[in-house]
Amino acid sequence: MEGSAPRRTRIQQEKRELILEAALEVFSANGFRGSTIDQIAEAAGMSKPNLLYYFRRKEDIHETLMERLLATWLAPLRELDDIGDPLTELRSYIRRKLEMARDFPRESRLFANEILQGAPRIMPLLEGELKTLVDEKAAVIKGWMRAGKIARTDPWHLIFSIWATTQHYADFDVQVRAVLGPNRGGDGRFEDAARFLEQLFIDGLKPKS
Amino acid sequence: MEGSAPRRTRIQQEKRELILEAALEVFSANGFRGSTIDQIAEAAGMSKPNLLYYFRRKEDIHETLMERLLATWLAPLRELDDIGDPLTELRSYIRRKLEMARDFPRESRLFANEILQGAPRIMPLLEGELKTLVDEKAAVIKGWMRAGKIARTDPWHLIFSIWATTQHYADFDVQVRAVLGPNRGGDGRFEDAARFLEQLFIDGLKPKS
DNA sequence: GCAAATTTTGACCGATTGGACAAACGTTAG
DNA sequence: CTAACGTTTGTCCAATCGGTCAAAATTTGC
Repeated sequence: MEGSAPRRTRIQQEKRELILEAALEVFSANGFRGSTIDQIAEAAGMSKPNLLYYFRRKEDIHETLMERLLATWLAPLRELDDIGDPLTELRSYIRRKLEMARDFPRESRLFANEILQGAPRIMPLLEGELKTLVDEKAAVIKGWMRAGKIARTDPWHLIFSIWATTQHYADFDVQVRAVLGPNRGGDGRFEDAARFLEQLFIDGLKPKS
Repeated sequence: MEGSAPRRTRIQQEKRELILEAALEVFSANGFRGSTIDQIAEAAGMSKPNLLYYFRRKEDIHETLMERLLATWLAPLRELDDIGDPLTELRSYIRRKLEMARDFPRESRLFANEILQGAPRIMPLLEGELKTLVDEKAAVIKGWMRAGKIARTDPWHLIFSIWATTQHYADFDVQVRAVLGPNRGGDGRFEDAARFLEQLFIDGLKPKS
């Protein structure tokens, strides 16, 4: 990827982390164009020129953030294992994805923002790394279907639906909370969602007897 | 809503429509802050001051667009009818929502953008009109469940899942196409999605015998 | 302790932005 | 024809933006 080792000092490492954390907060809330370097600098507790000493361009921050996040974001799907019990594997995949929506909503929104704008900065990753991974896992799921372990469907659209339903609770959080209201929209909403999604996907995928 | 009738000339009506169409294109692709009045003006084929003659502020365009779209956007849910056969009603609701994702992706992305940024401009609508409508339809669905017409689940999360899965094909279109590749990502992807979603939701909601 | 290297800051710059404004242009009714 | 009204444009402005730069402050290696 990069030509040579960056070779950073202790301060550089710390400050870069601080900036990336602040940038995640700001970018995920306002989008790339909607965020200013000043906002990020303030959130990171430093001046704008100081921030620009660590990242020379605004886009560099975004790029670094995206590269890092993609790995953790795809981790749950990577763990989907050919060897385990199909329904158990899918159940824990859905649960992990929902937990990520709950625990890392900013990361989810950052990606959603990027995709919504046409993924100008990560298109190669989608067509490369992501497609490869999904195709691979779709093949695994197809294998389960052929073996009669789960009902037959389209594995790709199954994966899309799991993404859509789980990430919905991060990306559309304000809408979910507004509709559920103060009572049902509290902390319990993720457990309700987990129960619902398990019923929807797992019961729906049990092989027809 | 508004104090008095706007009383517009023919030219005003036409040009306002032109601007709103252009603004939908630009806003949905770049978000509110990412879009400039110049871009909208150019897309509408007029100069910036000319555009500002019809809408005095950038936010007025966005606001008008949102108000108009919300009605059409919620129309499918409004049509969900207490009287019809439950599974048929739900099936056609899902189909209509998916058709909207296919035929009006810009509208979908405009809303997604707004919600992602925390819905600063339409929060009252979410907590008012939208919540009322969803609560009402959730009650209808609950009635069907009590009558044993469909399997028991959480109606609110069922609605969220239908929103999430269908709108995913508009909002995350570039990702869907990138993952499916040139062959399966063509025009047929919506029919594949329709088949999958019908199986997922309708089969999954059939009452347990 | 001190010199070199690193980090931080204030001042500044050109480009872009949303919007104001008056003058020019077009349209229409009497 | 013309006066009143509606429409369009060029010019301008203040604010904000991403980014530069040199000087000051600090840290680090010896």
